[in-house]
Amino acid sequence: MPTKYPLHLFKALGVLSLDDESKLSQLGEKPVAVSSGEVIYSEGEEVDGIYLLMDGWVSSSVLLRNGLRLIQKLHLPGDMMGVPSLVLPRSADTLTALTEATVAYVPRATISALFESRPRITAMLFMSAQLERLALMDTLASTGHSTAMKSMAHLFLSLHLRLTTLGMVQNDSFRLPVTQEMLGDLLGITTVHTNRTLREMARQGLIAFEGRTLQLLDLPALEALSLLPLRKPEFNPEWMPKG
Amino acid sequence: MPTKYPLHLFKALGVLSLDDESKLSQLGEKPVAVSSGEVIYSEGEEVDGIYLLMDGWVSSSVLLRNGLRLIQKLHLPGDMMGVPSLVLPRSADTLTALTEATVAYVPRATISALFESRPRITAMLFMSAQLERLALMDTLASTGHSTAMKSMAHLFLSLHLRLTTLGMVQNDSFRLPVTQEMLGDLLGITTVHTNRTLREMARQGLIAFEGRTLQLLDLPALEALSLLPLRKPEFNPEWMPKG
DNA sequence: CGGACTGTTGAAATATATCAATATTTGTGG
DNA sequence: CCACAAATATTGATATATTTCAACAGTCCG
Repeated sequence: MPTKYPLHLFKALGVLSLDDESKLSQLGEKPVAVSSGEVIYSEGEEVDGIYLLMDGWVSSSVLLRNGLRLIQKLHLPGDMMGVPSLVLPRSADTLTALTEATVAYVPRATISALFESRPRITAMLFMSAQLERLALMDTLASTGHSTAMKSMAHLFLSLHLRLTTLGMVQNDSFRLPVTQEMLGDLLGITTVHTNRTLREMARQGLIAFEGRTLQLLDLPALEALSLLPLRKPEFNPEWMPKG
Repeated sequence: MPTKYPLHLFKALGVLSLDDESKLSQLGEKPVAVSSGEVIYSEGEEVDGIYLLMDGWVSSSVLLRNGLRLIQKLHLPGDMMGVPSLVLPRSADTLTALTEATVAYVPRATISALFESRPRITAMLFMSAQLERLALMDTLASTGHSTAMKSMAHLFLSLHLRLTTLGMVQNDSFRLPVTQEMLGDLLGITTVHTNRTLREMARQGLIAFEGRTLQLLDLPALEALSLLPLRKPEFNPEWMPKG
């Protein structure tokens, strides 16, 4: 069981001192293994902290009144999970492990202490929240104002980018531990339509999938389909507090 | 021209000391009046700071490759605008004044200094970023996984709530300085369909509109339509750094 | 081995987009 | 203050994307 919290997302935001690194590495409590399908917490529960994802895939979903489910984000190693719920008395989303996963709990008090003692890390947390906002804005643009195939293209490309950073892509091919129903919940479309869209993309030679492995066959075509270019955070580290 | 930056959003997050209040009030540079229709900055520009909205309405929009426009948020007095673009070399969105408005610019350096000197305010900024994430998640759920009328209901209710806080609602009626085209860009639907949906809602006695004034005639029915209950941030101020 | 998910396909219904034309409102220059 | 141009709202007819319902095949797992 991998027990180290990957820091690449923070490193993208600025230069981490050794001290920062060790502080961030020690943030979580003892890492816990969760098995595939297991719920880490449910929407509406009182959760008094956040979770760091060390390894595996975890979905963040919300149940809607019409019985549908929105999958708001697929979490990958290095992600902080459940952060928005810090401003709520009860959690806004449900975290479900999609694979075997390893997570570490960080109680509120730890974050609070971090805020008091580490302005530099706090600033990084603030910036990473802005990155999440941008990702949500892009998802909103890509799903709400677009056709199923275009938003699927965008989803696949953004996963490709995130997984590449993690070294989880070989030959534009990666494991996508998600059912077609879940894919639909990510894009706001039906299972049936998800299926048809996937087959159509395969027919056009854009992708190939066998089991839960997806291969992107034509990156330029997928990028041309997608309504939005992928964002690369570019951030001037000078801008960070020195502390 | 109102020159004070409304602090209600921060007050909802915790107890502001007098010192905090004065610090936040002095954050922006000299307030500037912008006229209706004026662009504060455009997507792709280099913007080295954020804007505080003191008075008026401002939209934050993004242009898509298919020529469509996503209006990501309607900003109201008290909002900080352009914050996500802090992590990008060029702004992600376009800010356009929808009415006469008053804004104050806050250069990056000021925010940076704030981060170093004021852990408590920094923590509040972090929390308010989480609130924005929740709002985006709700919009995503409401637009992507729903029908036009349901997401319209949610939009109207959330505006009703925000405007009530600002004292801009009388008798469930408020000014909505937005064309039907813009409404469509907010929900991801066509102008034509926006129009038909509005008329249908009026026919059903849910709303009434004349000119750009909207009245919500049946709040319970609108709430029943909406896929999501409105969120009320409830946050324990004890949780904030004392500093 | 069997049952429960998951994926696939067809046909019909529905929501929304598109195209096109006309009414209405708004803002502006004279 | 009027008159006009431009922007906005409205409506109809048709096309398209997506949902819904239903049935069945494939796969996985205990």
